[in-house]
Amino acid sequence: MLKMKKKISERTIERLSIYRRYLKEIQAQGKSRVYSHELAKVVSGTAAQVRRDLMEVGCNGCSSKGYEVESLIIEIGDLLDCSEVENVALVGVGNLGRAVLGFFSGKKENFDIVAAFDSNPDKCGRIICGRRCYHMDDLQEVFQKNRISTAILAVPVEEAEKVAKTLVEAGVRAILNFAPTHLTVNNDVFIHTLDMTMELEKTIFFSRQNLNLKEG
Amino acid sequence: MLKMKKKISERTIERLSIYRRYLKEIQAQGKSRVYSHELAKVVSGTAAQVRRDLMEVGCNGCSSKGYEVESLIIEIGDLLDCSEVENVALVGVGNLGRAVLGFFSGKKENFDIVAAFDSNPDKCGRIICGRRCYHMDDLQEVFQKNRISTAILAVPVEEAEKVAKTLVEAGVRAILNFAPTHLTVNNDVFIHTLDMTMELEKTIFFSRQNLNLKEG
DNA sequence: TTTTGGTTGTTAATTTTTTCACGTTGTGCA
DNA sequence: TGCACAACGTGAAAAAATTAACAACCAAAA
Ligand SMILES: NC(=O)c1ccc[n+]([C@@H]2O[C@H](COP(=O)([O-])OP(=O)(O)OC[C@H]3O[C@@H](n4cnc5c(N)ncnc54)[C@H](O)[C@@H]3O)[C@@H](O)[C@H]2O)c1
Ligand SMILES: NC(=O)c1ccc[n+]([C@@H]2O[C@H](COP(=O)([O-])OP(=O)(O)OC[C@H]3O[C@@H](n4cnc5c(N)ncnc54)[C@H](O)[C@@H]3O)[C@@H](O)[C@H]2O)c1
Repeated sequence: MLKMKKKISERTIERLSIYRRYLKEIQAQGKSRVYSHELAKVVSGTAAQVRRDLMEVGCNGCSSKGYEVESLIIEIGDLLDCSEVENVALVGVGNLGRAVLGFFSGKKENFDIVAAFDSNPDKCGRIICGRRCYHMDDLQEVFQKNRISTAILAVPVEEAEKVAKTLVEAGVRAILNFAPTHLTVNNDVFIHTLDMTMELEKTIFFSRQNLNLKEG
Repeated sequence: MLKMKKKISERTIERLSIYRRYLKEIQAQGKSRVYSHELAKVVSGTAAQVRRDLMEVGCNGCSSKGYEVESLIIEIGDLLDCSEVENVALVGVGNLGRAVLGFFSGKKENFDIVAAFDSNPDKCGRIICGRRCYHMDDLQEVFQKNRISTAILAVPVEEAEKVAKTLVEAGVRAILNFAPTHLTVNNDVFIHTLDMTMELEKTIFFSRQNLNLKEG
C-alpha cells in the first residue's frame, strides 16, 4: 500500500522553494550550516515557521549547529522536484515570453524549457534563446515526444482560454499563466495565474498602507 | 480625528484587484450587475468569501439583483487607488524590464510607469516604449520631480540590493522586486518580491500533487 | 396578495496557519 | 566531567482565513 502523503500547503511549498534558492546561494559562498532564524529572514517569517516547514521535508537539524546546507538542499529537492528533469514548454514567444525563455532555458537543474510555441509564422522554425520555436500545429506531437506536462502561457489575453484548452488536450497537467484572466479548464489541471497587474496594484496599495500605519 | 481604518489582509487586496479586472471586463461586455458566485469563480473561491471581501469596501449589493458592476468598480477603486494617478518607475531596462514597460506604460488609469532607469549608457537618454530612460545618476531628481513613490526593480540579482538602497534613499515607499533575492531595507518600505522561479517550481510541484491525489 | 426561489449582509463555526513555549539535545568551555 | 548556552522538534495556544448558516430582502410568478 502506498503511504498516505500528508498534503503540504501552497504557502509551505513557496517558502521551501525560497529556502532552497537561498541555501544554494550560501552554499556557493562556502557556508555548510544554517540556522532556522537565518532562513526566516529570507521569507520575512519566524524561526518557528521555518522549523515547521522543514518538518515537512523530514527535518534533521542539529541542536546548536543548525541544519546542514547540503542535505537540506537535497531533501527539499526530493520533495519539490521530479525524479527526472521536468520538461517545460513556453507558449507565446512575445515580449514576455522571450524574456522568460532567456531567463530559464538551460539555467536550472530541476526543470528546463525545452520547446517554445507561437502562432506567428515569422517566429516558428527559428531558434530563440537556444530553443526551437514550433508552430502551434506541432504542439501535441512535441509535447508527447518530450513528455512535457507543464506549460508557461504567455499569449495575449484574448487567446489564453483557447490556447489553454489546446494545452489540456495535449495532456498538460499544469499551466503557469501570465495572461490576466481566469482560465476555466478541466479540474485536474493545476492552473496558476500570475497576474502582474494585481501584484503591482497590491504593491502600490501597501505603499500607502505603510504610510497610514506610520501616521495613525 | 481620522477614523481608524481596519487593516485589510493581503489576500483580500489581491482578490479585490482581480474582481475589478473582471468587473471591467464584463462591463465592457455590457453587463451591469454581477452575483457573488460569479466573482467567486474568477478567484477560485466561494461566494461567501466574495461577499466578505466586498464588505471591506462597504458593500451595497442588492438581494436577488446582486451587485451593480459600475459602483463596485468605483468602490474598489476608492479603496485600492490613490486619489491621483500613481507614478511608478522602472529600474533596469533589460529583457524583463522592457516587456514590463511595454505592457504597463500608458495602459492603466490608476497608475503609470512614467520613467525608466538603467546603468547602461547605451540605454540612457533614449525613449523606450514611449518612456524616457534616464541614467541612474538622475534617479533622485526624477523621483522628486515626478513624485514617484513606487518602483519596479528588474536589475540583475547581484545589483538588486545596492539599487534597492538607492531607491530607498530617493524616498521610494514600495518596491516590486523581480530579482530572486531577499532585499533587506528600511522597515517602512514595502517590498514585494515576485520570484518567478518559485512560482514555476510551485506549479510543477502541484502538477504532480494533483496526479497523486487522483491516484491515491 | 402570497408564495417561491435565490441573493445579500453578517455572525458563528470551522479550518488552516502561525506563533508560543518548553523539554531535549548537541557544543564549547571551565 | 559538568554547566551554560543556544538551537531544534513538537504539542498546544493563538490568530487568521475560510466556510457555513441564516434572517432579511427583493423580484417574479402564481
Ligand atoms: N509583457 C509583460 O510584461 C506582461 C506583463 C503581465 C502580463 N502579461 C501578459 O502576458 C501575455 C503575453 O504578453 P506579451 O507582452 O509577451 O505579449 P506579446 O503580444 O508581445 O506576445 C504574445 C505572443 O503570443 C503569440 N500568440 C498570439 N496568439 C497566439 C496563439 N493563439 N497561439 C500561440 N501564440 C500566440 C504572438 O504571436 C506573440 O508572439 C499577455 O497575456 C499579457 O497580458 C505580459
Ligand atoms: N527575464 C525574465 O523573464 C526574468 C524572470 C524572473 C526573474 N528575472 C529577474 O529580473 C531581473 C532582470 O532580468 P532580465 O532578464 O531583464 O535581465 P537583463 O540582464 O536583461 O537586464 C538587466 C538590466 O539591468 C541593467 N542594470 C544592471 N545593473 C544595473 C544597475 N546597477 N542599475 C541600473 N540598472 C542596471 C542592465 O543594464 C540591464 O538593462 C533579474 O534579477 C532576473 O533575475 C527575470
